Amino acid sequence: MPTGTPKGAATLHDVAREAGVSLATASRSLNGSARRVNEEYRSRVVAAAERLGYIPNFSAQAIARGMSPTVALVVSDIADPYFSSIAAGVIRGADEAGLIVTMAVTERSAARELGVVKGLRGQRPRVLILTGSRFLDSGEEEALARELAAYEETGGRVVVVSQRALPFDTLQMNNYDGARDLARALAERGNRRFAAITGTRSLLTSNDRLQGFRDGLAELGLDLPEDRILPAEFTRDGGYQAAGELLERGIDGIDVIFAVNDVMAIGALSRLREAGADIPGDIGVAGFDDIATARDVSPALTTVRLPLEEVGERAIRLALADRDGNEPTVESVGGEVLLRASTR
Amino acid sequence: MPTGTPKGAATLHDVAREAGVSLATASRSLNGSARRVNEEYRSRVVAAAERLGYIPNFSAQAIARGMSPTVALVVSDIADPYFSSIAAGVIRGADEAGLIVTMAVTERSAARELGVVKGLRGQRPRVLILTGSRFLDSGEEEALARELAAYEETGGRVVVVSQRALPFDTLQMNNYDGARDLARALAERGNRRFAAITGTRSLLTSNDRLQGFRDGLAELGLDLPEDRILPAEFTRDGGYQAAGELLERGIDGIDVIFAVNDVMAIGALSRLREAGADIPGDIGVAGFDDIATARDVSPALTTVRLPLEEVGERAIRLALADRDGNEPTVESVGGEVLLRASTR
DNA sequence: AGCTTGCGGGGAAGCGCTTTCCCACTACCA
DNA sequence: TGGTAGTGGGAAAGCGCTTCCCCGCAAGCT
Repeated sequence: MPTGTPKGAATLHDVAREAGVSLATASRSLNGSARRVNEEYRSRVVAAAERLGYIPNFSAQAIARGMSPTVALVVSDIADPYFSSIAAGVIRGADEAGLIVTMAVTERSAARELGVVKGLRGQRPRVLILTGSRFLDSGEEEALARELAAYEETGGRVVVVSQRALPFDTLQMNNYDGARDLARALAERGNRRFAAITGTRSLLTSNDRLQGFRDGLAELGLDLPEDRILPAEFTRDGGYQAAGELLERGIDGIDVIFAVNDVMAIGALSRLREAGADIPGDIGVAGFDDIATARDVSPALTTVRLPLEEVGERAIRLALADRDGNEPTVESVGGEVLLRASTR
Repeated sequence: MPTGTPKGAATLHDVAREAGVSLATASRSLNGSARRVNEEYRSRVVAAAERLGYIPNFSAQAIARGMSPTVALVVSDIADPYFSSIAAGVIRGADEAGLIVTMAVTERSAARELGVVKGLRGQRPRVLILTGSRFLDSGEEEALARELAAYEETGGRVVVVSQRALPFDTLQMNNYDGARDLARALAERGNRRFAAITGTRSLLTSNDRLQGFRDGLAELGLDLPEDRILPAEFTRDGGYQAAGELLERGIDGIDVIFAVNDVMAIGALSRLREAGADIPGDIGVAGFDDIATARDVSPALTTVRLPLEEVGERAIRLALADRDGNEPTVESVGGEVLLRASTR
């Protein structure tokens, strides 16, 4: 870079001057436009841009075009493999569509989620993707719905990944059916007595999975008694603790513990192992999601596979599709039972 | 929202009109300014903003202020727990500083990394954080350095997390020392014969860790022969495969396999277990990083703990600190050996 | 009373782009 | 040869903000 170069990046203006053309022509040459530009001019502009190291200012483009090329992704916790896998898919999909992704974290709090969405709106993203579990109706949930509606009103697209709980395009994880299938598979293998580790009662994902599991058992005449259901935090440590509680109460009467997600299941597994339990000999453990490490713990975790990364990509595709009609479209994401060594 | 409301979000202009003040006053009332505003006006503006659901347009602010309130984070693979933990820290730190984070993925390719950085520059982020392992000098690495220099020239700050390999502020993971300490700890416990699973030869992180490990052994008169070093992909599957190779060659003469990162170690662990090996009875496994699941595999993984989330926060802090002098500042991040059940 | 300060509102000039609109020019047709 | 259509360059009007600068006014001083 020549000495004395003024601070600040080269602007389109600089490029135009350098190339000896107008701003309009420079803009048209560099940043795709409907209008064609004489090849001679075009190459002069491109050369000038190259020479000056010109990089278009996205903010300026965003403001001039009235919409910024970004997708905002809201996750509960990016360090949780469930979300990081979805995020990987979202980023890949966004990349293919030429979009930038910005991320925000809710720490599983409905209040924070609302705040985060409000904040994100300042970016005027083209797409807003919500991935956390939805909550049972709360004040925040309603406020969120209003916020999102206002956002769509101004041209944005929202996609909810998890449950059909908000009136927007959604990728509905088939939590109920997956858990039901899992329960039946487990029962068919001869397991009879179950316990469950769930999230707090206000988490829809947790509720759906638990309900599916119980119904699956009920269909085969089996029961998951209320006092065998332990609510805990929706994290690895939550699972760990809940398993501890279970251990205190005694696990002799239990064949399999169903944790409503894999990270909890893995936490529980660790706790049980610490207590010297043989798995699945003394007691089995099953989870839900099939996060990457589910196969690497030992014994490998029985779970319900969700194509998380693919879900992320689909979310982008769904957001970018034209909407047909006024009804939000709901796509279902199927789960597949994976019986592994952590259960008999 | 009243019917007939024009499409598009409320602008500051609308707010000003609604409040019966000038644009300047509205701006000053809502978005922190040095100038004070009469309380009477201020509250009128705030009320009007509230009424209209006004949300400032970040792009417009960015362009008017000449800098956007964002930090760009470059990771190799967000689904990898190493990166997602760092990302969690970065997001937290950014959040505290009122910054938005946008993310891009390199898929561990130097070429893609260069492209990604170029693309990110369009956002004019305040901070650019590079987290992947650096590469041995390659054309891309030089081009990247130039790109980053140009970026700082225009007022941005770059922070490199990993190795002191580029002339910018960096958070230097103490890979060499950590691996050296690990080797010594392992040797002191009576392990004598080692093998290593590394990344490709061009990855600095991998090289440093390997070198540290070998030197640690050498200090105690032990050796890690060249033919016991298996380069593989820097992923779980890479570790899995490499362990397979090792298995084919026979593992009888090996006490411990050192994988240069935890995900590889966990892959290796899985492969060994599949082969029916007793760990650490037949052979031990050690990793590096202490990702969250390292303690949940069984046997729990011996490793070197890196405070990943904290590193993410520190990266932000470092970027936001005034630079003292012209020299890039280099902070060192220590590792702590964690001897767990996967080694004797 | 006359003067200087300081405070704070508002007009307007940007920030870096895109896009509309005007216009000159060429090509084609009858 | 006159007229029309089509092509493509450039001037300029925004996009939604921030901030400089001017100015009126009240307070403080001598």
